[in-house]
Amino acid sequence: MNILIVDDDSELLEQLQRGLERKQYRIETAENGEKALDKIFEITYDLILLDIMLPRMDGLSVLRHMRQAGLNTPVLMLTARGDVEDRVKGLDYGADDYLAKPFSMAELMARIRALLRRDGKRNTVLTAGPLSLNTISRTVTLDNVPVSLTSKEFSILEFLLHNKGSAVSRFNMAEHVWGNEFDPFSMSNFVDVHIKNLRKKITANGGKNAAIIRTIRGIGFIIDDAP
Amino acid sequence: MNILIVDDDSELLEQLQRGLERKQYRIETAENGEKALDKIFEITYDLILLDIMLPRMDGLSVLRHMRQAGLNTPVLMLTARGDVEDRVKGLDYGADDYLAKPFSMAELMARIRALLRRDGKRNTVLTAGPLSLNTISRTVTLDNVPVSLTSKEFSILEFLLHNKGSAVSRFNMAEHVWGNEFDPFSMSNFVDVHIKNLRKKITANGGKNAAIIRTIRGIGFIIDDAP
DNA sequence: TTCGATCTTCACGATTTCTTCATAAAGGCC
DNA sequence: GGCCTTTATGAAGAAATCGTGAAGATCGAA
Repeated sequence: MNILIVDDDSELLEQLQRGLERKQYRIETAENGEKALDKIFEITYDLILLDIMLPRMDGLSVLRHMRQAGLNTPVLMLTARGDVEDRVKGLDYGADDYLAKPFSMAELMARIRALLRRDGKRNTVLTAGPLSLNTISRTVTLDNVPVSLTSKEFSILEFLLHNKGSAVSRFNMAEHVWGNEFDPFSMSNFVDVHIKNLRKKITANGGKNAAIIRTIRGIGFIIDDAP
Repeated sequence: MNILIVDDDSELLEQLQRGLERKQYRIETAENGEKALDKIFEITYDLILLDIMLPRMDGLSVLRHMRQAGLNTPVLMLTARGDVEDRVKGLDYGADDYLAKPFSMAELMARIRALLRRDGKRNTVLTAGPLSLNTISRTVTLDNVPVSLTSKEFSILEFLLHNKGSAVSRFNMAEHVWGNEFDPFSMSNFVDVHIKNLRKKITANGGKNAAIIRTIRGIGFIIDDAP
């Protein structure tokens, strides 16, 4: 799960990042509205924590821009305690929930879980043939037998399943899984290596399940839509 | 998605091209109005980014010409900041949106998405007779039987189908499929070779489907519009 | 800090794909 | 039918891509 946190209070930012990373979320941050928007259009996030008060374009504008562009990523607004007006505006603009500062980490976690769990659109269980992946518990099973994946392997498989039926380029994959740590000019084949290891694991029981992840030469990989 | 970018600032052109290609768009460029118009009438684009200030025929004229000819490809105008007048004229002439320079990549992405989303879901499945090509999953079927194509073969077929009903020159084809790597002075017949292989593959089942791709002597190739 | 797991980098072989080239076939024009 | 231009084709060498094992780097928990 990729989460973008947008806040100009760098201390709070760090604190949130640490706390959420501990829960296995992939975190990226932005400390002003412009940078936030840049990132939002660049990478697909599963959730955005958006402070209202921001330098260089406030949170509401960011929200308006992204909704106008048709992005329906869930947004959790962070507002100062009294700002009833902003809060209402935010919900009007398409925010999904809000949280008044100061808040407890526990409260935040609860809201995040709720938003991520929500709408059946974001399915928590993704499948392909005998393969099943649960995004909440971060577990994978093959023919109902648990398979143990590393963090990167899991993210890659999750991304492929999330885009089941469409060819995914190495570039997109890297962008999504590695986020801003991804060096677009890297000549390494780290994606291929992870794919190899992933295939090995989902073929462990001897079947020919490696074919679940199909290579598209010159492009990347795909998990076919089940017929 | 095919996008044509028309701008005389070669630096900006390159920058936009790189950024958009990274997002899986297929980009072609033109640095003046005449060349732009040539291309627009030759090839079907999904979107055109059109600078107003251009040498050898300004953007507004280009726009007027193409609209007069009945082409309703979405056009996103790029204007200098102050040019309210041109902007209004542009919208009058049938531009779909405008963006004032200088703009951020994020903003541009947002507008592009909005425009492409607009006229309904873009067609991801292109067909011609028994032939069907899915641009998302990058698969091709002939009489519902999967056909395995190489990367170049796929791109060529996609391009032909995208321009179904109009003849496509070797030059345009090469320019589009090979992009920057295309050497306009090459004397090789690599396009013909790929066409040959392509025909062979879509004739595999014994039918006379090779005729789907028809040669136009002196020009190039065409896939006819279904009657 | 140490140790084990995970991640990244690298080099190489197997395979596929692309390009080039020579020649054959086909089309158009007189 | 000849003659010239354009297109089709087969084959071969060049280039690119993918999968893989293994070594080193990095991370994280004890």
